[in-house]
Amino acid sequence: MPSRGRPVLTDVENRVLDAVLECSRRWGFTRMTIDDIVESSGVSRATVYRMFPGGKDVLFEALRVRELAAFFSALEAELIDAVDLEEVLVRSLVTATRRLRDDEHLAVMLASEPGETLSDLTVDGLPRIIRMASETLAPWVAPHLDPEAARTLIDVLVRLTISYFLAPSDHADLADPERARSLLAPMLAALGTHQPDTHPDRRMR
Amino acid sequence: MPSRGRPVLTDVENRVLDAVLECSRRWGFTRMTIDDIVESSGVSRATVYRMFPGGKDVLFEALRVRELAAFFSALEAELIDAVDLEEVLVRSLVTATRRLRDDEHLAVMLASEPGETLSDLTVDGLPRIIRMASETLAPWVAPHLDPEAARTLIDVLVRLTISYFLAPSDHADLADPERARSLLAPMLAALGTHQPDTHPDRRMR
DNA sequence: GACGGTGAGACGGAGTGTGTCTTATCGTCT
DNA sequence: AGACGATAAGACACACTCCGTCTCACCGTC
Repeated sequence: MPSRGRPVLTDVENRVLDAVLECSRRWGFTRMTIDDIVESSGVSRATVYRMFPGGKDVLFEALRVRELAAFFSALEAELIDAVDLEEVLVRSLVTATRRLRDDEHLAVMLASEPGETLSDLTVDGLPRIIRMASETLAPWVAPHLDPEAARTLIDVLVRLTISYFLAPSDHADLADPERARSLLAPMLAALGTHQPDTHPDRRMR
Repeated sequence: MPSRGRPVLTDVENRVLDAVLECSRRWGFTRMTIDDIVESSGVSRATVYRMFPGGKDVLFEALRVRELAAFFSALEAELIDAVDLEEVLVRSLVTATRRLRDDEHLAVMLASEPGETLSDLTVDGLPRIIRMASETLAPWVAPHLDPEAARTLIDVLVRLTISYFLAPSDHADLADPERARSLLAPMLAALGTHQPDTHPDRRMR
């Protein structure tokens, strides 16, 4: 399920965004300057503005889009041999949670610019995250749920994943497949999905 | 062996330097501003300038002095029950190496401002480090070595400690007492020191 | 040889940080 | 109560940085 009509970035554009990544890791978004990106990328100032007219905001936005695409692309890769709905969702929760926790850049941004970063995860940027999650998971969920139910479920799961990432709880570590499963079970039951429980000992690798 | 006439900092001065520490950790030295320090310390701009006239450079310099003093004070605390010269030096090497490795602020500074930081560790700031090391260790070494030999030895050891910290080697992890000891042994032997002899085989001439 | 993409860097204007200064406030000492 | 020292708050002018645009030169491709 590749390319969804998303713009493919050129090598130079990727070099620029790599520089944005590095500079924002190093200086934070506020302190990062265009000249930092110019120097770090080796791309000229003129080119940066030609490719991303609008300055820092546009650059950072482009980086977010790229990282988000990479995030869900990696997530989808974990689903290839998921056998049923529950398995698809468990793996999604676990993979997403682990990737969020391992995301060094996100950690730095949360530390240095908590307001902006939290807003992007929980307010302004949330709709896009949910949309991308829906697009990514739709094909995997479609065989088991009607589109409306799927959207509703994914919406809930994205919100929970982010919330548990930001504020972990002893009661539900979503990086643990068993805990994720037990969080999901009642939801799936409530949806009235009846999955034949053919894999009593299934677990993630 | 406490206070060596070092200026004692007031509470407010310490609060300011704490803020410098925090801000330089967060923004790096270049990106840190006086206003950041003002906000982070809760001390007014006027007071900051009154206490540390000269701006960022002076503030950072004062922080370095404080941290250096704390470093050697902590080092000295490890020496209280060291029984002989070798023990004093091994503990010094081990403690210094470990503290350097655990120093989060130093790590951040090395990452974000390598040029300045390296210069402070290896060029501009090195004489001061060596001087403080000499002052700290002098009383502990004096019973075993004449002052000139002590200074020479400490000079070498400081340089080696810093070098191995900056560029670790498989051949000599100075955080490991045994490795530190084996690095020291030939040096002490060459000095012809006369220790209460716990190691009868280390003597050359 | 024309063309698209890029690097290098100049430029004015906007914005930010600096260092000083003044004034008001607070707590302490007499 | 009054005097004093220390500090907060913030205005101010100056300098510097950063921004966004622009021009020009260069290079590879068609």
